[in-house]
Amino acid sequence: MSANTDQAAALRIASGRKPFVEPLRLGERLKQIRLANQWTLEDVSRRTGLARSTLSKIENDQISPTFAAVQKLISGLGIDLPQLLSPPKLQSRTSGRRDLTRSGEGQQHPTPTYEHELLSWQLAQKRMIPFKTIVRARSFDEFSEWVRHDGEEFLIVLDGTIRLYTEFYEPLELEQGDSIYFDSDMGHALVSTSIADAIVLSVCTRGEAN
Amino acid sequence: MSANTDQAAALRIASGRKPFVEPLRLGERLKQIRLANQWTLEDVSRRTGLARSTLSKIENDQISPTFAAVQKLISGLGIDLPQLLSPPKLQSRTSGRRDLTRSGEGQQHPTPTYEHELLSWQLAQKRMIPFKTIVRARSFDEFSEWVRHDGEEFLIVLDGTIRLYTEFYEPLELEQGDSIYFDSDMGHALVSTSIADAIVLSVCTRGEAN
DNA sequence: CATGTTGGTTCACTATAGGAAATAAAGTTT
DNA sequence: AAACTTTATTTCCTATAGTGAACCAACATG
Repeated sequence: MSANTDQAAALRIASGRKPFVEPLRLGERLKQIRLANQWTLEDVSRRTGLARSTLSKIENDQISPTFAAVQKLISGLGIDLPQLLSPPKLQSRTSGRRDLTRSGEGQQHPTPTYEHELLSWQLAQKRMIPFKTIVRARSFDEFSEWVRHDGEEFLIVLDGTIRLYTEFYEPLELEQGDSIYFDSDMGHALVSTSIADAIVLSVCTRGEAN
Repeated sequence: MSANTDQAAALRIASGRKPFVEPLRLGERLKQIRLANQWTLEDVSRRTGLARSTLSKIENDQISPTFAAVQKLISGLGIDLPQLLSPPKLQSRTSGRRDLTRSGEGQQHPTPTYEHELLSWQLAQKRMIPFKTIVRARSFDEFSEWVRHDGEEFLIVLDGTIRLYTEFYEPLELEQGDSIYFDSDMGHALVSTSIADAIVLSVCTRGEAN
């Protein structure tokens, strides 16, 4: 193996192209991802269909996974290749900030059917945007239009019950305590189905154009 | 992580939405690139160090190249993975996902003073990690250690009252509905000051976004 | 303690990827 | 048209990726 690759390298150099070696430690990266998600090898095995032993060896760089295996990995772990290949880079991060919002002291944004209350609105440069929404009772006339925005959204019902419409799926009835996470560029809309107003808490990611 | 719930989860995900697996024809794509550059198999062999025969078989999808081989290919051909994987096709942006968690159906992580319930835990590769925490009543003995993790955290009190300690600042008393946003690499800790258990909802960013 | 249980590694084996050389199928040259 | 030349495919063999089972911690539980 080493003799051959050496030769190959020599040839590549001779042909005028730099070897351009990837210093990538695939296994290590993979392990990072697995641990970040609190997954055990068994979990990953179930998700990908690869044997525990195989996964172990891949993580320890004892074998070079087949491309088919890599595909199973990226599909099973829900990542994409660029992500897999580029180790997490540090970013210049601001730190040590905090911003308190007392109940009801958020920034109010009333609209006909909703009342949005922006939380932690004094802090700029956040990665998440949290807000509370009051959905007017019995607002189940046709919603006018899908809401869409880049990124992801997490939503939990604090009070009342709502119906969440999302593009591509059937509507969902959500009651107090139910929560949902979705890609928010997928159209979505909210109506209240309870007698009283419904209250939901949402957190959106901010797009990465910074 | 219980095997059963995990499996059920996998099933639910699978049934809720098509697994976005790439049905990619790697060989074909590779051949396109080769021909576009007017390269012969021999040329590519010289550039990559892979045998002509191997290349032929890869192009005809008779074998699934090893990841090491793929790396030789991308380096030798001077392309990058995304390019290789996305022909004229749209970039594989994950989108259109959604993951419902009914009240109380999150992934439970009990600890002495807290009970964490991970929400939307079935969805991998999220930018945010939402979870509900029950802080045991009267847990105001000294907290053992600061909690720290990269990124930012949003927190809102759903029930009870808590005291939030943060490094560099004085502690804060938070009551139902109060919320706070802070850089979570700053040490922080939570104790309950109410008679009943306190419930808080937290959302953390995950590190390493672009 | 012994006795699971759980997460990870190692082992022995099978399946398959990768390489050298033979083969096929073109196009060139004479 | 036969004798080369050039390029892709196939063959046969070796190296190695992938698997299930055994093995080994570390932790719980009786």
